Amino acid sequence: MATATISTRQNIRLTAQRLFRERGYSAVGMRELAKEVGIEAPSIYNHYKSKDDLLREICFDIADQFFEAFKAIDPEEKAAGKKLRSAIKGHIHVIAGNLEASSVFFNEWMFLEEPHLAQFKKLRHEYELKFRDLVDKGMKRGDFKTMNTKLVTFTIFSALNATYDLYRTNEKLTEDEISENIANLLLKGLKN
Amino acid sequence: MATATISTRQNIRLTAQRLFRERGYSAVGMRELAKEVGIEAPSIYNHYKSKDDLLREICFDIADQFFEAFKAIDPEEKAAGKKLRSAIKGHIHVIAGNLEASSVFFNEWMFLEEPHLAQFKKLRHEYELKFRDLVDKGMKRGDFKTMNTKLVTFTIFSALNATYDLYRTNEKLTEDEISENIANLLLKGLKN
DNA sequence: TCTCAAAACTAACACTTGTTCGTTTCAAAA
DNA sequence: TTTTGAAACGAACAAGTGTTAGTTTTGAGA
Repeated sequence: MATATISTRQNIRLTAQRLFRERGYSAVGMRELAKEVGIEAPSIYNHYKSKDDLLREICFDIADQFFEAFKAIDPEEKAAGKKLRSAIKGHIHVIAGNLEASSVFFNEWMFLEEPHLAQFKKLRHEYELKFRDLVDKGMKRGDFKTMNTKLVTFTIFSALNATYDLYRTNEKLTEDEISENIANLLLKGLKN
Repeated sequence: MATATISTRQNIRLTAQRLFRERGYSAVGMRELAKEVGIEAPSIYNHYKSKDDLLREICFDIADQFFEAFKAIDPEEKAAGKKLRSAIKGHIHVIAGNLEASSVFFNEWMFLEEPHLAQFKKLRHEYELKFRDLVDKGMKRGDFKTMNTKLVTFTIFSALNATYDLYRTNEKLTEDEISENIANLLLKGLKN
């Protein structure tokens, strides 16, 4: 029986993710976080430089995962529909595997302090451009109907990024069910 | 020239909407809010009972507007597509007319205190059911393809509710452009 | 001009915020 | 058994939290 002993650092991280998601970054105090972990507030500083440092680790870890998922898309695939479907599935897969952290990523990033805030926005924009490029190429190839690219990409992200709180209320849905349904709906909407 | 003189109460409300949206409810202090209005913090309490009271007014005002918009849908219309399109347009219209307040509605409602928090959730659920019913009827009529109703409704809301920050980055888009595009995309995706 | 209520003010309370300091505890390496 | 560095601790700081009490200012109606 492999009893996974969790380090205090991991414990802090996981608890922070949960609390930040449940109550919001600025509403969660270091004392409350510490209490939930089972230590005193100052002890947290043996593992993290600051509250912001904690938020930063959470947000940038998720950012990395999104980029990694995108890299896994087959570069040989030409059909825009299949390519976008793959990107959508990868994106949702990251969310599904990090429900709490991704919720923090989406809703609490604004509390990042400079210079990390600017860095975060840049990464986010880069990632959005990758999707927009997929949509754009699909339209130029004639696979997708020609529409306002920015607006379409925005709508796709809106649908994908909200999936994290789909698990909370609808536990019965599996990741595949969710991503299949959403991908089908969006791709059919895009089709030429 | 009708120089619209704004009451202090309105001023507080509008400033609160802006600050709550920009920085988050719990990160905005009463002193900061007061300063932005041009008064001292205790003076706010001549107009609002508490910070929560302010949030409550903002959130429930938007809730009312969503319900009002829904009422305006032609009850004689039978085609599910047209009906849903009308609901989508009404929903987006409320957001477009209340960019800051609706952002607070979507992102800060969790800070409402009981019993208003429970009341808010109830209203929100009722409203979601109205949309879900539209989707459901459309499927049963054969206008829409049969899919997981909850999931589909959720996806629609995700797309609609994110429009508030579409204006921030893409000022050139008009409300009609936005709602037409999103409605077209979603309705085509739903079609049988 | 006087009145009176609405709305502004200053001062303060009780508590919480993130964080630092200096010390003690602890567990593994020597 | 001694050493050593990591990690825990209690106490404290300076600043900020929402809010109340009591007082003064303000401006419209009588």
